[in-house]
Amino acid sequence: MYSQINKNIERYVSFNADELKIFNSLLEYKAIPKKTILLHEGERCNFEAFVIKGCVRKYYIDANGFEVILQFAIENAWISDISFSIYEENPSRVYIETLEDCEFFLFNPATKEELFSRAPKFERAFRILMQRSLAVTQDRLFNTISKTATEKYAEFLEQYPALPQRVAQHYIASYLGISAEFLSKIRKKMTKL
Amino acid sequence: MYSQINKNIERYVSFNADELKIFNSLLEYKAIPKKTILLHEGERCNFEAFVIKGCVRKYYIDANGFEVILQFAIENAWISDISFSIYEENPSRVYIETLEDCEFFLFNPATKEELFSRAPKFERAFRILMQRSLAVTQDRLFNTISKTATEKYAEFLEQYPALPQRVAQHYIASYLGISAEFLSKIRKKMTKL
DNA sequence: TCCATTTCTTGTCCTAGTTCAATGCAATTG
DNA sequence: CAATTGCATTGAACTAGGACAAGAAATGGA
Repeated sequence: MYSQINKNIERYVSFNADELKIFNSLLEYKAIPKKTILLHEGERCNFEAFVIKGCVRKYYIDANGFEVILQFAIENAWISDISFSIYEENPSRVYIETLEDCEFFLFNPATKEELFSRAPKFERAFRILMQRSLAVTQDRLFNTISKTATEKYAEFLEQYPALPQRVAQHYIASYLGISAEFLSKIRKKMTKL
Repeated sequence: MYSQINKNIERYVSFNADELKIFNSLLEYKAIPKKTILLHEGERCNFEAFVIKGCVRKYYIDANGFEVILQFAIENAWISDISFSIYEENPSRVYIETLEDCEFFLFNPATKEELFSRAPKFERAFRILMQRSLAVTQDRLFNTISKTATEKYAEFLEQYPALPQRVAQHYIASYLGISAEFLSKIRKKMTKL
């Protein structure tokens, strides 16, 4: 049950059995059906979720009412919205929604606090996790700016080879920052080769 | 001398006099002339720099040899490249370069380690710093995807009102992900109104 | 199983932004 | 103070990708 998340947290920092025991005891398990919105616009995100099973998306709604997907999270990924706590003045426009039936392990601010005070080494692990998200987001920003739609899609396929079978195509288009119609045309062109 | 950086680090976590003393004693001060490259492609970034004075840019070079600016850092901002340590396999393509004569306070991995072990509360402060960068990068990604060039430039002016007087216009275009010529045309249109 | 709804495809027309080239203007440098 | 180099501007021609519309295919719920 815990081996999946333990393996994940130990990827960059290793812990002893006692520390892992504390870690696991503080996790909240939750199964959530698909199409459930975990975080609404304007709410404070009071969780950090580790995906045991399933698929989740995080998205904004832009000024014209269009959804823009910022992140997909599948098995062994973390998802949360940290931006709200930063710009406390203007509420977050981020939504987090399950796309499939999901199982999670959850931290809330209180359990995270408790974890850090009882096993301080986790502070580092979570900092590295944060660092990873930053690196991924930065990479995504670079790709968005400097690659063509076709290149973006090809790269997406490498990075998430299983996703096209799991989520609707227009979600992928939204993630790539292109129109659903254009993605369809790109795919057609690619099968021709 | 230290009040500037102390004010910055205390923005989200407060420290007592002893802690700040440790913090300040571990800082390395460095003045660096303009047009100096602090980090080259393929190198490991072994510093986290706080800008006391001056202006710095961080950029990639894309597949066609074009520079894409990821971040400007001016007074009271931090700059570093954390992505290298993440994707250790494929070396970072990031450069960091001073655009003006600069003064910095620097941490390297060793001094940062020492800071965390002597005053663990700083681990939290640096995590929050990281969180802020992530929020900013995420916001930037969202803008890049869902706003027009004119909107992006207008927003940039709000966020960095002093920069157009300090850095070349084509750098701003590169940051916004548009061509220098098009930025020029946007500016012309804006002055007409 | 059938109906309804969502998703995907395809074509046509359109536009925001690019590329290229020419020109004038500052700013460095010797 | 020339002379070179880099920077901003402008215009003209071009293109990647968007918007719209309408049909086809897939999915899902009762």
